[in-house]
Amino acid sequence: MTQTNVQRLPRSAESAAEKPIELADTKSRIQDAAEELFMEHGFEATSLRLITTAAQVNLAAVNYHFGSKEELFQAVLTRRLDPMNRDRMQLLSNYEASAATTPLTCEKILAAMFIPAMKLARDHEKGGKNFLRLLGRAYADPAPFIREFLSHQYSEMIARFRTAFSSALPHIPREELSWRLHYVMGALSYTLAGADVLKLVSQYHPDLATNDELLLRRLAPFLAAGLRAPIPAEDDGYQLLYEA
Amino acid sequence: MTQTNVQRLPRSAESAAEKPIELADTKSRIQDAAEELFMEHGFEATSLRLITTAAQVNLAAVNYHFGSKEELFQAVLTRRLDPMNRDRMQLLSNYEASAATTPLTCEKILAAMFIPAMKLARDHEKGGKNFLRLLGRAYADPAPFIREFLSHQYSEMIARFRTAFSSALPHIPREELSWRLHYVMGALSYTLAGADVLKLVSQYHPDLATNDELLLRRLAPFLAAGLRAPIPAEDDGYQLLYEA
DNA sequence: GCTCATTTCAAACGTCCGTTTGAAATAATT
DNA sequence: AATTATTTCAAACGGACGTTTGAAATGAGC
Repeated sequence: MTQTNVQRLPRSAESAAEKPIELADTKSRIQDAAEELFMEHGFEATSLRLITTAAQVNLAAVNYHFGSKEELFQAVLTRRLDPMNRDRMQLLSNYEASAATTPLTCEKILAAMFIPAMKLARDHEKGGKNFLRLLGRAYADPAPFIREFLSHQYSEMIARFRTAFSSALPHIPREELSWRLHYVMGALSYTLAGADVLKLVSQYHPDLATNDELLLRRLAPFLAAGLRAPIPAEDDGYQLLYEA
Repeated sequence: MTQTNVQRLPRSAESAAEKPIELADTKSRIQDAAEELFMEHGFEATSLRLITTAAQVNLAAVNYHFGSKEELFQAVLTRRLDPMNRDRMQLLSNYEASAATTPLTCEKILAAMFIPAMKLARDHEKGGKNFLRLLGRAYADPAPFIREFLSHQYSEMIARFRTAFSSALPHIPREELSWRLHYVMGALSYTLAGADVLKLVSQYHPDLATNDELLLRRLAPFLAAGLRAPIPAEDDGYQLLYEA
């Protein structure tokens, strides 16, 4: 009831190393625990009691600091998604500046999408990889508040990259490009969302934590080749396939 | 308590057109309603009360006919997934038989994965498209019972197609092929899962119900080009991308 | 040290959940 | 028609859920 929107000051101006094993403040502890648990069980299946117990805070703390469970979920996503998408656009701008007037290659545009995501996965000891799984799951979540949140969160970045691809692939019609971008997002989020899905496709077990460069070196050629693929002619025989 | 495993006979040997607007039997009505509601809200967020109300059956009927909510979910998936994956393998065999000794093209193998899924989407007036969305969501669900179920349901089909691709692409190393199959599954399920996700990438609104052939004609060249893409050399400059 | 705003806490609120129960209704068998 | 097996039904079970509450604890400003 007395809660306000402005950010409150932390209770103590972090006196350096006063207690080495000092816990983070309540709000951060909640976010950290929530991120891990949401990713493990999904939004619906993760209870506030589970989160607050893991974070070692009182049950009411979530509603006090975030307002509701939904707002906590959005805060968890925003904390990492916002910087990632800003990084993606910044990196794309850097590439474009370096290339001067010549259009970028698809591989380079794909790298601008990929690298900030991998940086995010590497950044935080625990939260990193978990977060991308959480994100991959959120993509498929039918809850309206999640869909609206993501669509708003991504629209600017997607629009930016669409025009970049459009310049790189002038011979691909606009509608066709929309479809291909769709496939790119699908493959990308499957890869980033990681290990679980992969089991469906392969007993071979990849180590997502290994070399990011290696991962990009696999994914980018695949997607770039797809993006550049020639448009099939009318009589390429696809209609025959339905008869066998 | 008295429920047994064997299938019971229907109460009446369907006297043809006795009542034109006759309702289906309880078990089918539950499955139909469950399919639609699971797809709309997900597994966790769909309550048995919602399902049984929509199906116009008693709340206890789910536990009587299926045992539990989880078993109902598996039954809903199995009812359509099982025939689809059998169709996929059958179609692949037909293609292989037609081609005699020459290896199939990637496009044709992809068509064997794609066409039965589209047939499923077209089959049932209501359930079809909804089911593929439900399936796309299930792929990303972290619940162990769902993961185990899907992995078991798909393993045979995946193995069959892996060897087919392996023959079609003898120059692609085995490990690389595993990755690329992974991307294929990602793009495929994103496309089939359909409209919702697409909004993220495009304002353009596709109609999944239109021409399947058109859809295949878009997707197959993209994926086939990716599958065939040359493996990049060590010094292709990917490492430079991290520095800008 | 006192005041006042902020944060924490234990407890409870009302609601909805999946499942169980035992009796009533219906169908099948004899 | 009598008996048995199957299916439906209303009602209740115990438990978990997100959220609210009001008091206690803790901080900052004077």
